[in-house]
Amino acid sequence: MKRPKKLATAFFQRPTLTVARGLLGKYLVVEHGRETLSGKIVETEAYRGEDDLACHTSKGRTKRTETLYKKAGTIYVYLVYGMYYCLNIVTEKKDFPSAVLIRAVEPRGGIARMEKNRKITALHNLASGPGKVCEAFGITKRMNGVVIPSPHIWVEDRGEAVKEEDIVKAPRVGVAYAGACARYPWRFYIKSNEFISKK
DNA sequence: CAAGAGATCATCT
DNA sequence: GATGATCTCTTGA
Repeated sequence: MKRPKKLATAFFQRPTLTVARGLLGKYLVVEHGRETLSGKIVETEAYRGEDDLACHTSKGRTKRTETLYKKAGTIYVYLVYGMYYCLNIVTEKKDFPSAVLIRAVEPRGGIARMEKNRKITALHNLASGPGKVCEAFGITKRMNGVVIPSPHIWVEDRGEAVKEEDIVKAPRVGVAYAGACARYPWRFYIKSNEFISKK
């Protein structure tokens, strides 16, 4: 394996769709107590600007969405459906509110800890969904607003490039309310990977 | 295996 | 007062 390289502002301060595709094959790493949890990002979604009706900022700047207006590389965590957290990384220029949602991760390091956090042992079910990723990695609202790379959470490149033809594009999940935006193919995942959230 | 419903609460109207 | 960028369990074919 190549020496891992931590991704910083320059990587995230680009078009959101580019970042969403680029994150596939990169590794999410979280220092959880004394343990290091890691896994390969295999599924993402792009949420871009106030004109994207599926993006939280489509209703403008509010207390919750304030984080999305911060600089690229800022972590945006919010509570969905009253029970689960979702992990996003802010993209583009400051004040252009956009982010990439990390929807699924293939567990690699600290699997025993993830099993405890999730209270299950099925590997393919540990982090195959945005709520599951946060539960497995112990990510909560406390992380909201943190800028990566930080000592507790970062994303690194281990030299595993994903070929363009291995990237599947699809409509985003759970945004039927977003009118025409609901059909944008802004969900990306690695073809025939077993750890994505749904086929 | 697919479909449906319930859990649960911060945020916004 | 309504509504989710979800997950799990139950039901029934």
